[in-house]
Amino acid sequence: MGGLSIGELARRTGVHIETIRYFEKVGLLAEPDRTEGGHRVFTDQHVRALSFIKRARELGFTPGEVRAILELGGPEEACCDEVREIAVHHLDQVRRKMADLERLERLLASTVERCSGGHVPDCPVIDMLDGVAP
Amino acid sequence: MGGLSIGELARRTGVHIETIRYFEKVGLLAEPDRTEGGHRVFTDQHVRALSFIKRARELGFTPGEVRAILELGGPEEACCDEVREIAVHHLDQVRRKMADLERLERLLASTVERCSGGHVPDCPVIDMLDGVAP
DNA sequence: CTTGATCCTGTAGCGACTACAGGTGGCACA
DNA sequence: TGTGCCACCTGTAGTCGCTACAGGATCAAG
Repeated sequence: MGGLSIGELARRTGVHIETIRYFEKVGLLAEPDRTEGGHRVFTDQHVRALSFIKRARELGFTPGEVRAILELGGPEEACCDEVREIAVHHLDQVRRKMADLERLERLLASTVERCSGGHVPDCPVIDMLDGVAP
Repeated sequence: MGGLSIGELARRTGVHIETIRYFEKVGLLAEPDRTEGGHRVFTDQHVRALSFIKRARELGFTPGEVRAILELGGPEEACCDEVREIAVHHLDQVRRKMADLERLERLLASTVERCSGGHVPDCPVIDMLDGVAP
């Protein structure tokens, strides 16, 4: 029961077969059992772990962060605190990035506002790029 | 006047020499003039363009987006509108990502809250990873 | 005119996948 | 019991956006 081929696992999680093998190779996903002939046999827990990895990666956690969270998965004491620490740290970074982005957005928006549609010789954007941009 | 070596350009912009050559190779930065002996000679406009590229990359714009902005750099009409379009689109994506992240943060935080420090057998994080995490 | 820093090209490496080539495994169906 | 065929295996090479190095040429100061 619960014995999935790599193809089934890929279908259920939406992760490419090659990527699953890659995750296993770099130690993000536990090595599954094998059939006599060498085919991988995954369990439901692999499904959950892989879904977790996928979600975390999609949300911008680095493989290192994912690994760090995963390495706390045993019955260790401070696991939750450490997981939260990683998540909070990550969130901090994203918020900082977001703040930077909003700053740029304001810059671009105001730049664009001053360039009222047609070609103005002192449009700041054109001014910045003219003659050098390929 | 304004003739910079690649080293000076690197120092002024904080972009690695190799990266400057790379940007030139992939068409992000205009090809500079050369000395008799083949050394690149950059202008102040290169400094501005490269700074722009650097900032945009740091803020998460893809090379494709940067290229798209740069390609509007000539004295074209709708340039500003299009630049704004790209920026707004990018901002949208980041906001969506940020929303996803906040959702995960809430999930993790609440998960963590329920796991009150020590090892509890039904801590959701451990439960999710136990036995499969490497 | 020599010396040493800087520059040149070209190639290879990184991380995190992705894709392919060439070779087995597993299993339904005859 | 074959046999056909898809799914799976390993291993290598490609991608993207750089980064680093090797081996050589150029520049500018003394």
